[in-house]
Amino acid sequence: MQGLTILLVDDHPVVRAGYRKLIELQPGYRVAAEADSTSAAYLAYRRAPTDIVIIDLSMPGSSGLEAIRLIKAVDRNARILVFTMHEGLSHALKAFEAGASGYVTKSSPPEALIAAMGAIAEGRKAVSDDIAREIAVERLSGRRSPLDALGPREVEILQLIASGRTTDEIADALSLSQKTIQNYHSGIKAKLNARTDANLVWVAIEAGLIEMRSVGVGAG
Amino acid sequence: MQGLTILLVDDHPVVRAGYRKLIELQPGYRVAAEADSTSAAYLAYRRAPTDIVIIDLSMPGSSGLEAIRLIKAVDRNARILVFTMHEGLSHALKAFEAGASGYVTKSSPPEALIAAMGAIAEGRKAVSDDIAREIAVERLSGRRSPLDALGPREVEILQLIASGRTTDEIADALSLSQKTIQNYHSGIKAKLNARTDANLVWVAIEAGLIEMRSVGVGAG
DNA sequence: GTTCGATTGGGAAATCTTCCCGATCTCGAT
DNA sequence: ATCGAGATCGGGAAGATTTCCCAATCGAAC
Repeated sequence: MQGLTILLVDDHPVVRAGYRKLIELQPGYRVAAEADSTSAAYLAYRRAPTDIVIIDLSMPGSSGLEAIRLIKAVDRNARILVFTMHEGLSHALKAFEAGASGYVTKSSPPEALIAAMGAIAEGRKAVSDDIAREIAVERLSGRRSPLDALGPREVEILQLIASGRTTDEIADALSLSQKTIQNYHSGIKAKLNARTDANLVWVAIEAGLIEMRSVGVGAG
Repeated sequence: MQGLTILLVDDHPVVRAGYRKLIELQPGYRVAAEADSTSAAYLAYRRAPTDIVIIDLSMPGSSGLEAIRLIKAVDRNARILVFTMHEGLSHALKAFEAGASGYVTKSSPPEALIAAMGAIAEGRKAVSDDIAREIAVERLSGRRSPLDALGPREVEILQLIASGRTTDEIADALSLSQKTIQNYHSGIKAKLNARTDANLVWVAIEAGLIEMRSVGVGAG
């Protein structure tokens, strides 16, 4: 018997090497393939589907979520376990929306990863304790993302503001008057309790509204 | 013979476990201790200095740089190898300023880590190829951090602006008039070619001026 | 069918930004 | 010592933005 096969997706070779060693110490699991990008993961899974896909969210370009969607599109029954550094609940929720079966943060003890692999191999969902705790807190306290105070249009505009777009650019992009954007801008700041535009950027980052890479300002 | 001893510092247990396996496959290296925080690293090194310290920059709270400084304060000859996800040159430079002997990004092949360990054990400096390339490009093209266009006061104020402080708070903190802060604010935007305050935040982040954690805005 | 909230924008006063200017202060060079 | 460059600090005024209030529209829920 060869146990459960695993496709390991992470853009850091050393990290992959480490996990491979760790996983293969575990009887019943075998790393069948590795991939270092969204597209490589997709192709690898197409070529030879594995029982489990372990994937990091933060990869250059399309954020791992894309890889999840692609793989689930190929195989509705793919078992995908997100194993990432991102501790924010928002990332976890997005991963599940994209089709993941499990979400384990790298802060978790190694056993958590092993346990999660076992769980999702049996068709169950798995989250690491820290994420579970966040979900519990959210449910019990009714606390939500600060963005819940915002309507969809406001979220959209906040995203553009936080990514550095000017009022004119936003008005142009959305085919609205500058006045409307200004009014939204003020309203968003008020609702989010932000006294500064820089604050908006941080809110957007924490809410997972903004990807960290590829923003740039072209200073020179 | 027991080879070179290593202290492994990373806040992710699974990551540590992976590296440990990886390193111990290498003849001549032995992971003598692990630590998951700045203070734990410091205490572990005090208790039993190792030949090499491998440390991740991104740890909760004090950013790993602090751990480097603490350890170097205890032992001027400590060999510290930074092994991190941060690919920005600015992080690498800061690490060397803090006293690191090597800087390897996690995007590097496993051999790079092994090679770097060997190099710094012999008292040499080591950087991974990607960082070396960045340094070379910077030297050859004369390109520097966008912040080089700014004076120290401007950098200080940029930092406060980007972290979300209002004009009044900054004026207060620095004992300057609001007018002066406003003038700096404008000047900084002009020099950095930023058309928006949100842009300033991104510049500050990319320049390594801002730590990603613990900023918050207190929305609710 | 009416009420509620989301969306879109005008108006006007308050505030901020920008650009220009001058006063100091430090520092290295002459 | 003096000079000049450049950083630091702030005033002034015109122009742009922000803020707050208000109104019209539209779709969904009751």
